[in-house]
Amino acid sequence: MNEGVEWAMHSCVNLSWLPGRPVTAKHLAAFYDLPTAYLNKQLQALTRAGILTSISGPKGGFQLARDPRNISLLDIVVAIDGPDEAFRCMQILKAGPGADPKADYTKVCLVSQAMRSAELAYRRELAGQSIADIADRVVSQSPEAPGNARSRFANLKS
Amino acid sequence: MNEGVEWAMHSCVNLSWLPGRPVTAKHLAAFYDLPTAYLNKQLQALTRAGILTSISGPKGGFQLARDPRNISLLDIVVAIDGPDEAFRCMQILKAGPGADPKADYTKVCLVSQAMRSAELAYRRELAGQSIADIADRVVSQSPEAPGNARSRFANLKS
DNA sequence: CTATTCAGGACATTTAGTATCCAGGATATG
DNA sequence: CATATCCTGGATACTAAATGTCCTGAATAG
Repeated sequence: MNEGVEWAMHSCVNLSWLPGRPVTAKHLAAFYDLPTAYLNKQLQALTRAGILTSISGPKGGFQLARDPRNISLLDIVVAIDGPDEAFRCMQILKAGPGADPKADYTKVCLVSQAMRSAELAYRRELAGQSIADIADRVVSQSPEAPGNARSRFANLKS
Repeated sequence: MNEGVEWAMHSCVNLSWLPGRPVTAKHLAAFYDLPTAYLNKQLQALTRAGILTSISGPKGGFQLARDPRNISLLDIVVAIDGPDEAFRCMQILKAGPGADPKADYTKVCLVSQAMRSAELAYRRELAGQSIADIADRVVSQSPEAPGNARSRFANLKS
């Protein structure tokens, strides 16, 4: 899995604590010492997916496009890592005996179905957790985290 | 995910229909028109994992090391793809403010925990399904499959 | 002894992930 | 209007992993 998923989730949690004001890619990168240009690519992907909104120009930056309770971890994984499942059925049954060349073995093949059922369990679990859920748990574990994040972003030199 | 996982699962299902007699890597590869040498590598991994047993020499080959009801899909995924989870926590919190350099953020970080919970759901699902389960479903979908496989293997030129 | 087959290391090729850079467009500010 | 800031996206380079091949060595049946 793409490392950008981790960056995106932490960045979204941070953005949930800075509502209303755009944060630049440079600042988000500085927070965790990440490569700015590459993080920027992930933020662009989140923007294309409708998770963030972006503003160009001075005083520009990124902010959450909607309530963090409405941004699931699955949304982020799909935006960064793409919609493909980890197990890709290559339909090897088509090369086997008695194969139907026009059948879609990603649907018929029982190995494919079994792997898909596991993938669905995975996605169901991710879909059930939101950025707000994570943020809430962080707060109950260390209540000072949002304040710390706000002041750290405020103190970053432009 | 490694494509060898798919090959391994189909090969194990086939092997469950040819108990007692070893099947060569060449035959298993010919069944689905797979590259012999590369499939052989996957079969070696399954052997190291204790899923298959191998026999050298003429009349040698591979067979299941235990009852297919006792070989889970997770066993195969771990043997071929390794034990690592898809989401690797890079502990980026260590570069953040107020980080504890000696903390293990793969345990503490709530993003990491959330991703791990999804990964566990995935693995639970895979652990709950066996090669025998797949084979049984294949039989109830096409009862002639085991016989077809047996005769196809028998007819492959050595 | 010889042919067959697995074991595994060495290597080559291809693809995906990671990362940097730059030109172009948007926009706040003076 | 001029300029500095900042997002957008394409081009490119580098690295790591997946994929695939080849060869030597060891086991073993006939």
